[in-house]
Amino acid sequence: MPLTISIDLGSPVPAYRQIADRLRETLVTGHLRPGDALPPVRQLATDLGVHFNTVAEAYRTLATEGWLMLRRGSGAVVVERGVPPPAAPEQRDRLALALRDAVLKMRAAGWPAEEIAIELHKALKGTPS
Amino acid sequence: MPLTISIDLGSPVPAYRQIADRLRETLVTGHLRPGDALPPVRQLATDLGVHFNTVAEAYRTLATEGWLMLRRGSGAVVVERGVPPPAAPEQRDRLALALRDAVLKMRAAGWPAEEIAIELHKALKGTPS
Amino acid sequence: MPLTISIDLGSPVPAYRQIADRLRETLVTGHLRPGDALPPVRQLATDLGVHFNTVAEAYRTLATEGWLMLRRGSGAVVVERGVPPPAAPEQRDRLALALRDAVLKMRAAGWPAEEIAIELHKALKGTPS
Amino acid sequence: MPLTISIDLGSPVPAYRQIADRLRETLVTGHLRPGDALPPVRQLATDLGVHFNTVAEAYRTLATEGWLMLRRGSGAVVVERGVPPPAAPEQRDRLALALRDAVLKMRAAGWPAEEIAIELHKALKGTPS
DNA sequence: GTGGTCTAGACCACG
DNA sequence: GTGGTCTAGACCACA
Repeated sequence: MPLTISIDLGSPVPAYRQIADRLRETLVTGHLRPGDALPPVRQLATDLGVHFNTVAEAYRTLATEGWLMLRRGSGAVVVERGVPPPAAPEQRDRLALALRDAVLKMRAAGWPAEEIAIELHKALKGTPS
Repeated sequence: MPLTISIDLGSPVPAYRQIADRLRETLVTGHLRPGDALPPVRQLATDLGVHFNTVAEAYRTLATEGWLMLRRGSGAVVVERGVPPPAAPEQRDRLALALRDAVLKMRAAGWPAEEIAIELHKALKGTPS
Repeated sequence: MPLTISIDLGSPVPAYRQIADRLRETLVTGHLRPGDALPPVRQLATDLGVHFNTVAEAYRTLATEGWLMLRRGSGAVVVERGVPPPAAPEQRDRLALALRDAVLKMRAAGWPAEEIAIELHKALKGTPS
Repeated sequence: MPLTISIDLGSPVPAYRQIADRLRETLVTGHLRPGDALPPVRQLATDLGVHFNTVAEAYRTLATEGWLMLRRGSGAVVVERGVPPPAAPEQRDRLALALRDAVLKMRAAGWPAEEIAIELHKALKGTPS
């Protein structure tokens, strides 16, 4: 499967971050494994209908997070990851808050609590470890 | 309790949206009920250390979402809510995606699946209906 | 019929103008005729759930337009009207523009052109001369 | 034609809403079509002699109505519209009421019923579908 | 005293 | 160069 992701222009979430998010998914779930090469920036850019700088920014984000290694000329490669660095407590809180906000917005939009739990388990399913 | 919320000015999430998020919490959880008056924009603004326009923007957001009624001269009042307006499917997807993103970022940061489930239930707890 | 009108707090249109608009209706359509007395400011105010100053402001608006005569102690009375003063062309344009805007917003909201015409005729019906 | 609209700064109707109204016109009548780009907020602002925030507010209004897509770095683009979102009955009433008000104010200002009908048909003409 | 509008302008984030 | 956010503060309209 040649890495099919899709993003939502028109969302308030910037394109480069959506791309990084979608790619991080494939990394977390193990669909992209250490040693695998990511598609060239320009190819993924045309696939998604964005400027290649936007994709490059996403790759840079993931590289900073320690997922990728970028080398001029040889593209982006998934890195062998050890234990994820223990997140700063401030960072932890932010992530938990994002979850909380997502849940409350769904509640506010009328989702039943059960469906939200189902969505959560869909998201958790397939994530190793 | 005079409505104590707090925001993080250093966060990438804009202040006005944080304010709206925190207020939406108190609305979803029923701590603010139909008929209740919100603090004047200028007061909440000084409490939070932001400009009153920033709070006004948050109030306006919640008003267009149907939570509040804003009236010149009177103030901001929580509205009696009927059925939540049927969200466009696009909007629904965005909400579910936000949940998925939050979960996967937590996984990527090394949270055990179980702890994430606990966080979820904390978020769901106390939301009526 | 003891003059039953209703307004929509929560609308962006200020209450006093809604009251004036509703009253002007009854004047244009002839349900209130020269010599008729309007309800006391305080009574109409409590009926509508607004401050009596708000109703007073509406009465004043209609008095300025030449519909009413206000006398302290004797309340508001509908005036014998001659020919309406020829509106300034600027005023004429504003009124026509309001009609145009109303129509376009209905179109934008998906109303069929025919239904809009029906609404128009409902509005015109019963207006004498 | 580079989108020529004009507003009346002396009107009680706020400038940002006038701008939104005028733009909605060009959208409803099909003079601006899906995919078309709107002028940058700052450019339209200087054209109209207002601050760019005022134009931005108008754009945001149309964006939440589903007409536009705003993207940082790109610009404002007219969106492909599906079915107009089913307006809340409350909203429907408000629109019909605005029409009714406009008509009765014209009657009150002395317009003959026939001329009003003519104005209506001018407003309806050119609106497709 | 309440919210609403607007300006002026700085600074940021995105593409 | 695009839109987004925020501040500072004036002035208005409303109740």
